[in-house]
Amino acid sequence: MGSAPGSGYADQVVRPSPAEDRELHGQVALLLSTRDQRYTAQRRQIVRALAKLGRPATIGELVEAANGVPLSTAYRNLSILGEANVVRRVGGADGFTRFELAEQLSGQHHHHHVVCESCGLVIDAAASPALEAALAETARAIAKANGFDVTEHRLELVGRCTSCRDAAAS
Amino acid sequence: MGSAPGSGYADQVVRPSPAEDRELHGQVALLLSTRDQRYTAQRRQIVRALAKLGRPATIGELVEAANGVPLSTAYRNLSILGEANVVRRVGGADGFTRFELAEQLSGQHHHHHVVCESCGLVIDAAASPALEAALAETARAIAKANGFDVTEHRLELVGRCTSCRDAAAS
DNA sequence: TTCATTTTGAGAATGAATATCACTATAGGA
DNA sequence: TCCTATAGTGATATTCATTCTCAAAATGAA
Repeated sequence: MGSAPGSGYADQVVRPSPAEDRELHGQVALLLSTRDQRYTAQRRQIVRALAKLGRPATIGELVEAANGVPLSTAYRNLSILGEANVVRRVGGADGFTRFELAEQLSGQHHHHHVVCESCGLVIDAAASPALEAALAETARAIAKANGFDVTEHRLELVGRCTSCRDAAAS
Repeated sequence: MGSAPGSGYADQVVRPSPAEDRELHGQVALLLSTRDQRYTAQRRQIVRALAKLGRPATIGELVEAANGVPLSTAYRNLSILGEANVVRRVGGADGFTRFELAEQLSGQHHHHHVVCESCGLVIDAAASPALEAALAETARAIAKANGFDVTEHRLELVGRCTSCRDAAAS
């Protein structure tokens, strides 16, 4: 297993405008209130950190970006935000769980993940219509063959990020 | 997180014939010898268990199927077998890592995984040419957009297995 | 058989994730 | 505004899959 998960890559993160930001927090508040949950300062910090990072982030990255929210609080709230469909857990390729904003909140459409096998970095990648069509067809085939009811898919494209490739060329 | 990972589903496992079995162990022995590793009795037990189960299995399932190989031995050897490209780790949807034989050894061609979100069961699903073509195209697009060198992909189709759906209908 | 090397396996250590619980903050009624 | 019930916080303890340790056992070569 690799060492500490790095934050050594600069993807072009689309920083939300103030208006989009207000919109985001409004939606989160709504999603939480539906489940009788408050949108507390710490939860807001976490959501803000997720939006700022703009890619699946480890607990360490999150805690740092959410200026030092305690670990226990971060985990507890990520779990609550997960149940409220605000946050999605991404099973990391390295051993580290990562968290990202739900698609409907991040402003992105349906997307998949590109994982660096060397440093564990995860970035988002848009899904193409052809790919989604092929996935839907596969899901149909599986339902017929195995009786499995496929409702969702998770795709990881594994490779090497630019910085790791550069670092390897030494 | 769910409770203990279940073994509560009967997929039609294609049991290898004695000849295929000899072939399998021969290949494993070769792959190991390339890395100056012996094909010991415990490693053989593990490989046999993986072949018998015919789907990504948890440590618990493996240890049981490999009649009680100690945990530490199982983990150590799975790691060694992994480096020798005999075994592949499958990042479980629940918190449990699963292990399967490499595609070239299991007799299957390239395949993906179908995961039950309820009990964590994982079975294999064949990949269709259309899907693979779409994946290759996506990989190309990502290489162009982000500089990522995509060499592999992992696809999980998430849903509900028949037994869990039946159990839910109560 | 002997020796050097590898493998084993029981138990300890690691560390991400979760649970505990006394304390604090908040909402809403009086 | 003051109370009080309820929800949230955060330091700490616990859990548990996985990895590490190391003395003993197995293996292969000479």
